[in-house]
Amino acid sequence: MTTIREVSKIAGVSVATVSRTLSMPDKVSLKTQKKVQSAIAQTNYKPNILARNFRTRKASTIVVLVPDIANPFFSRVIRGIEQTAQKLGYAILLGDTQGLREREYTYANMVKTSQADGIIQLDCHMPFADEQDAKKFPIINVCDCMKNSDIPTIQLDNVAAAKEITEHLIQLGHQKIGLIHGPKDSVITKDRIKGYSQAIKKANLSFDQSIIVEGDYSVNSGAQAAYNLLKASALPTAIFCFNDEMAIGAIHQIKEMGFKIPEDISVAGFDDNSFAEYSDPPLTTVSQPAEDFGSRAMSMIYDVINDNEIGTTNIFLPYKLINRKSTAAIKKD
Amino acid sequence: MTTIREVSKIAGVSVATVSRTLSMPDKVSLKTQKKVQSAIAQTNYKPNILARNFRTRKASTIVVLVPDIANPFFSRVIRGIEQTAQKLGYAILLGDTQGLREREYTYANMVKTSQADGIIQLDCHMPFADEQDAKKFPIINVCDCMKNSDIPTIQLDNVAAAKEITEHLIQLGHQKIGLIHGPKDSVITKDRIKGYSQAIKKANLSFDQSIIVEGDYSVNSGAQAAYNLLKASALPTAIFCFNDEMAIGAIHQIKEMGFKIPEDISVAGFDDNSFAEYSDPPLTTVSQPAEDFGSRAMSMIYDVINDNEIGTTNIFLPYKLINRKSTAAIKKD
DNA sequence: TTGAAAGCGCTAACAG
DNA sequence: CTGTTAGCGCTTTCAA
Repeated sequence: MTTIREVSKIAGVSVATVSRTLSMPDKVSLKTQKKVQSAIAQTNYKPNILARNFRTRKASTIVVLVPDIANPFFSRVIRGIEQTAQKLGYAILLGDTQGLREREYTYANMVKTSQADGIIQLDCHMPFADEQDAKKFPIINVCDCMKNSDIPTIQLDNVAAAKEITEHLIQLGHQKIGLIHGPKDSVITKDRIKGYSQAIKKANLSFDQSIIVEGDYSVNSGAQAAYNLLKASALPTAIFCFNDEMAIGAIHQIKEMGFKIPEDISVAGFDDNSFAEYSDPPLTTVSQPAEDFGSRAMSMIYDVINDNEIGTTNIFLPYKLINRKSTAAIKKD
Repeated sequence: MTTIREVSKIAGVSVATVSRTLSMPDKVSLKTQKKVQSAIAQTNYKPNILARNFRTRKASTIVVLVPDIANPFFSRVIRGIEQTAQKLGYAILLGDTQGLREREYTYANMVKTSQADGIIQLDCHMPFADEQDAKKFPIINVCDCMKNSDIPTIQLDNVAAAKEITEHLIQLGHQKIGLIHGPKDSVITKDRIKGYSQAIKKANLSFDQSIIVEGDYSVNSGAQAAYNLLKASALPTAIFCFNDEMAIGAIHQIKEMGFKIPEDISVAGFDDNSFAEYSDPPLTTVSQPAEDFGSRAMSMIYDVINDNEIGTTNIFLPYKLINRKSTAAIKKD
């Protein structure tokens, strides 16, 4: 492997000049630059970035902690992160944690060992065993965000969004609105349930725990949850699912059990994934700017890293209710 | 930041001993180990991995080149890569290339600059401008693989799989089988078209270019392609789509235009994604072991890196035809 | 089993 | 504008 030293010898300059030609060419005379460039071309020299990173104490790398890379919503967020990272000269270390704390710690450790400059956490956990570490290392929280932490945050107003979609259902005349929610310990889940409750309460409807079931965001779990919901005694006339995957699973199961959508049961989702529009019937849902989440998160961690200002910033990104055919006014009996 | 030097002073040993305690404890007496461990705990020392990697000339990092991270099939492959990487002590640098050569080169450059030890390429391009580089740097090709290259490969027998699904359609009595294929320059596309042709030819059916259209693997493009197919004069009685996303888009569009599936038109997909089973009707498709692809690819690149044996190995993973309700025997008129 | 010392390839004062 | 030089924090001979 060619090193900077060999290039310097061939070019007849010092290593410092080669280094400068590479990172601050404006401080090197054009004539010298040419000599260096020629030596570089001649030797096919590639700077050892590992050495550079070590020397400059910057890994130029960000760890992204994602609960499940196979979830299309998260993939889109990551795509946004990656695009902005590339523009800013950062690389992305992917940490698929599967929601396991242990793996979060392992990956978060990379920032302690200088392998990464910062962390973007897509889940609502503190990825450090020691909470104090969150103040020492650049970290930002996006999508499913912790409450009451000082970590900068980019998120949706999930309470408001869930409230709005529930109200949409209530306006259509639904009084028994079932819920297929996500994992109970997620802040997103809690917030959306809160928004749902607020709408229910505001409309003087009763909050019925028996038509609220849990899923895991998979299509599969949506179908299973719908089955449980429809087997029970108190049949809902509408079901709000916390993502489109579960909604599509639910729709399948509901039709399977002989109900019509939206005539018998309305179904709403969340995310507006690429299938929502093509589901049968097309899915009423809430769209979120997934790529923007990622892009903003990356910009923010960049600022945190480079200004060392680990402040508390909370950004809310807009959502939009997408009204399609899977929800309709309740049937008059 | 604490360094190895400070730890060594506190423990009253040399830096070499601290280093050994960390990476080859069996070469250090238990008594000394205890002293060192205590000093480490006391100072909250974290070794600078950047320095270690630099010194040992190993980044312990693999670049993964993926055309589109938001494609669930690729996400699954990446999940497989990541899981095995973690077991082997490697981290994953994510390179979402969007199919752009330029971005492939940028990321592939990381292996030239010692930032990564190897490359896993999910697309059928050589990510180096200079073909010779493929012999110099560890690289393996998975999923959509180049032909006639010496790069080790893990793939599906796409010719056979496409042939099998086409024959399934032919056995059901279909004689005019449309195709919604992927991007033309992809080897996967070429192979599947080849398998399709083989089946067509074998059954003495005519190969009709007018019922073969291109999509880009998105749900959207599937719907658009189906529209074009059904607007044309020669209506196919079956359509084979090169992934499930396009199949689901096509199904939507076909129903929209008043045809029944599978009564009027049969539709088959590829991948067996998580929606296939819940589509209406449930999708006949080909399942592939996505996570296995990733896992095997990671194991293979590990071997290549550590043995320096950059040989030509080609592995084929099994597929399986999943027969659901979107395909059926052709209607007798 | 341990320590001393060299040095990985690069950047960044500092001096000229 | 350019060169000299001193390390960054770690691993790894080599010798004890």
